[in-house]
Amino acid sequence: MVDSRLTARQDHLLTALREADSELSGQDLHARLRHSERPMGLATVYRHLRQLQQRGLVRCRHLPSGEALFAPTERDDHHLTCVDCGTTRLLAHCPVHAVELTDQDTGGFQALFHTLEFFGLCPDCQRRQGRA
Amino acid sequence: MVDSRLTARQDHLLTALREADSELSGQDLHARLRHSERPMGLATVYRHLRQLQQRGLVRCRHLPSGEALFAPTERDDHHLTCVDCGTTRLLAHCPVHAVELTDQDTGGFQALFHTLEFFGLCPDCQRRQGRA
DNA sequence: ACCTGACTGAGAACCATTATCATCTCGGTC
DNA sequence: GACCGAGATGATAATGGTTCTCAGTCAGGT
Repeated sequence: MVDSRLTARQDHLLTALREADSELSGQDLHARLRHSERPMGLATVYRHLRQLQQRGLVRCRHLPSGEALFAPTERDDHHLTCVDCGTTRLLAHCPVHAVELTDQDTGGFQALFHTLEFFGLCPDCQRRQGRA
Repeated sequence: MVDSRLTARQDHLLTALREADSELSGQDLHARLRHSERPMGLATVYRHLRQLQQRGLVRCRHLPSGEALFAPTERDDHHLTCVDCGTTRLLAHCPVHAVELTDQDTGGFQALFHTLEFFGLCPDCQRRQGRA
């Protein structure tokens, strides 16, 4: 195992993410920290996000638009995303009570986190397509 | 509902995807069709991939590298991906027997497909980090 | 003070994806 | 058969999030 302590900057970033009411993109985080007592360059934000992810402290998911959204792993949220307009809706409760991998599945991998995402068409886009 | 028939080109694309032994990126598909009897421009590949996705015929997932991989939805595969090197490993069997959403969850969305992905550290990267 | 190694960030580079727009295709119509 | 219009197509440019580069900074040890 690598050194398990976080640097001050990493901790700062993780705290910002935990205090946010929702997932944030790398750009969001950069903008948020921009005016804090200790700004953080974009490159550093992404560097630390990856390191936090490798420690299993942060998870990320990708929107259809391509941007990545980050959240602390202890927050076990799942989403339903529209494949047309990209709207995402937070599910009220996790549809899988416990997701576990067998040793045979992991095959030596050290499992850190998972993402479960649903995709569909939102009411607006269904209507719009029905019209077209 | 929109017209449920596929155009010849869309069908061509979907067939290529179904015949592939694994997921393919947009670039992969373009390269594959490049030398077929009927090449398809990159723009058209992406256009049709999105349309197929909106019909629920194709699903896509994003690698940490940012590239999107496409697969037919009837293939119900899940993966374990290394957050460091990006290696992905196909799980032998689905760890969730049935994933269902309640009406309350969907809230008017027309659910099309889902993705369940696991992330961790592969044996090689664990070793490499231990050394570093 | 000096050295070393890790950390940082501005800006450039990268690259998958998307937008543009002129061209092509193919019905239906006269 | 010529014509027309709507949709489909693809070469190319543009976009934009993410990563890379590299010179500057900092901290700790000597």
